[in-house]
Amino acid sequence: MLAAALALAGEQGVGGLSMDAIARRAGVSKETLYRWWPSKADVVLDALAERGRETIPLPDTGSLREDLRRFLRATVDSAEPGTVRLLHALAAASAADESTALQVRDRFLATRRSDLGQLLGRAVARGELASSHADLAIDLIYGCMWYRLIFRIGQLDYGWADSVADVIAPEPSARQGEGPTR
Amino acid sequence: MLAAALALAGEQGVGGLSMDAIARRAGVSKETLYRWWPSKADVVLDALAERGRETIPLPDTGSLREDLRRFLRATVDSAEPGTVRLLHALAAASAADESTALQVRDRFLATRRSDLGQLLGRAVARGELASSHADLAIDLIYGCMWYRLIFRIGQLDYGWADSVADVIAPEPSARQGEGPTR
Amino acid sequence: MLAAALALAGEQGVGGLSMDAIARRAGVSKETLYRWWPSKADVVLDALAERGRETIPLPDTGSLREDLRRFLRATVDSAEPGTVRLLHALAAASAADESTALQVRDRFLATRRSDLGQLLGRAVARGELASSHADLAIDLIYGCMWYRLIFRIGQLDYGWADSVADVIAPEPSARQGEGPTR
Amino acid sequence: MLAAALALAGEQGVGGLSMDAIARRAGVSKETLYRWWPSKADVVLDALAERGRETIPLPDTGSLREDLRRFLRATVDSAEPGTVRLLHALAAASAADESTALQVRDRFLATRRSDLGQLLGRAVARGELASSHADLAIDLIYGCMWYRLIFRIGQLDYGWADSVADVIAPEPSARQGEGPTR
DNA sequence: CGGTAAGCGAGACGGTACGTCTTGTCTTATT
DNA sequence: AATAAGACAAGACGTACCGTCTCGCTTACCG
Repeated sequence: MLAAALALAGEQGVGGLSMDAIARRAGVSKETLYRWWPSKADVVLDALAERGRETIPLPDTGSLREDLRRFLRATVDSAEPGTVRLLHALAAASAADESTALQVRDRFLATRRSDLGQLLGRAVARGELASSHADLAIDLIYGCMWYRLIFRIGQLDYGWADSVADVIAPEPSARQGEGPTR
Repeated sequence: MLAAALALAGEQGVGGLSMDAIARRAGVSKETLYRWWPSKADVVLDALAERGRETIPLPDTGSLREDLRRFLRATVDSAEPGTVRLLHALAAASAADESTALQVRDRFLATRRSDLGQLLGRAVARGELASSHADLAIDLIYGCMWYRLIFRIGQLDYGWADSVADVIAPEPSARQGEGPTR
Repeated sequence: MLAAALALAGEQGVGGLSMDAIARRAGVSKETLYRWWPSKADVVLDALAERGRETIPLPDTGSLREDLRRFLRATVDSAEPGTVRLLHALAAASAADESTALQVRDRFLATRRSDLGQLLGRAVARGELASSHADLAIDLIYGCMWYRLIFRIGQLDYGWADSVADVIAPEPSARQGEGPTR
Repeated sequence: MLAAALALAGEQGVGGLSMDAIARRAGVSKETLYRWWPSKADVVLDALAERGRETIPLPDTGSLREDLRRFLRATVDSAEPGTVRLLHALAAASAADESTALQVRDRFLATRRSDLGQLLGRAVARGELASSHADLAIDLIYGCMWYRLIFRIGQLDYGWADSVADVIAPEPSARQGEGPTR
């Protein structure tokens, strides 16, 4: 039933996604759909929550820089076209409606954020990162990712992953202003 | 005519925005609307482009940290409720449709990005910032902002502005891992 | 259980009468309702049969004219608003569906028809009425009544009752064309 | 457009008549249907009004009895199965809803009633009928007809037509109670 | 100066989706 | 075995919006 929603959302994007169509595809009556989910957003959200359970393994190499590189590269790897379309759906629904945004935040983003938070927390414990920066780093990193996704700023590839890791956790030898620019 | 679009978008959010309503409000026939803009997204986009011309003054204090603080605080100041709703509209439309996203990127985000790019460019010239980080910094900063806006992660206030400035341009005395934590 | 049907039919008219509502009101499951009556019409019909048992006393004054006046006046008296609504329901269901009509005819109208038939039969026996007219008179009288009810032609009052009696059983002195008009 | 309504009503009876179906059949959008008629009843009513314009010629033989026979026989002739189904629809809608009934009465029944009224009026002028009976006779005659139609009391055939004529306008020689029975 | 074209308001139209309602069947759990 | 509770497929309801279309009416330009 959620599968139908996912399939349709993946096929035609988010705009072309109607309750009628989901019901038709799922071989289910519209009434039943509405019995279980009050709105289209909730269906999509639940459908995504299902898929969203596949988590990204948390690396623990002892180095924040290395951990971040691996984590972000894995994140990049998980972004197949279908998934990206669903993320677009999520963003669109969240931007358009506050209560949807809150649900997305608490039911979908939260686990990702806490994953990254854990990774950064270890770095703070090791003294690699100012604790005052840890929380904001989560927003910066995921923010950057969503921003590029939503507005199609550019590809999310390994280069991007490494660059972000580099900004958040610069190479020990490197000092700001003395970078590879020289 | 675009004013009607803006007004309605500001009033009822993005979802409750129909071409019919815009036409009615503007005292204009739907036909005329369609003669000038091929789709709803384009109307909203043009309407926003109008408002979006109000730029934020670029500070130049000689210190990246200080420049960023002022720029971001000014950005925060400009975010009245009406404007925020319009940004939500923009994000929703961009997430939902690729070609809209491209237009938004090139006609709306671009000026903001180049503003910030200029500010960061000066810092690179002064040796305060690795040039390799400058471009990414734009994504990180604006990404963080949009991310928090779209998913209602938290307020965009002066505290946030200063924190971001602090991460991108740390206090000279501070060294990572030697933050105020210890 | 039938009481619930009657109550609801009386309250909101016939249109706003659903099996769901009857079941809910009766504190009974829909399944049970369907176990006992195959369709909504049957429920209403049975409910009416209950009420319909209250018969109108047959007068026997020895004069057709007087008998008719009394019988029709009593009929008029029995038509309270709730009852009228139920009669409307009956007519609507009968008009819409043949098998319902047959049931209504045989289970509801029949007793009324035979009552009136008895009254007219006595008049035939007394030589007051041509036997060939007796059967048709039933249709004329009841037809007139239903016609006025269904199409809201006018009130069913004592005036109407007396007029009908007058047409079916004219005053002995009166000759057609020499009526009270003169 | 009304044709579709008529066709469907004629095919499946009144119950199986939905706005959706009419729109589909007429190759028209539901919106358009609702733009022109506020409710299903109004569509059917208008559709019937179209057909209802075919009037029955008013005979004028100089004898009420003969006029009535001819008029009622012609009425009987006009009752093909399709028409009868539509009359059933009319009756059902009228019984179920007061405002519909009023419209039916004023827009559909009225012309028939005035036709018959004219016929009877001539008889009154000739002294064949008490003027006080004329109005009621309309109700009796049409009432009888509808009554038999709605509740499927019996066929409407020439026999019925002649009998009704006989009751309303008895043979001059005949005296009540001295009918052909004896 | 008068004829013709372009732009406009108004709004009807075919479609599609919405979210609600009712129908009649079915299943589950209780009694 | 009968029941209440209520899920379910089907599909109609009346409304909203989309994007296209056809009307007249008004300008304003050009012959």
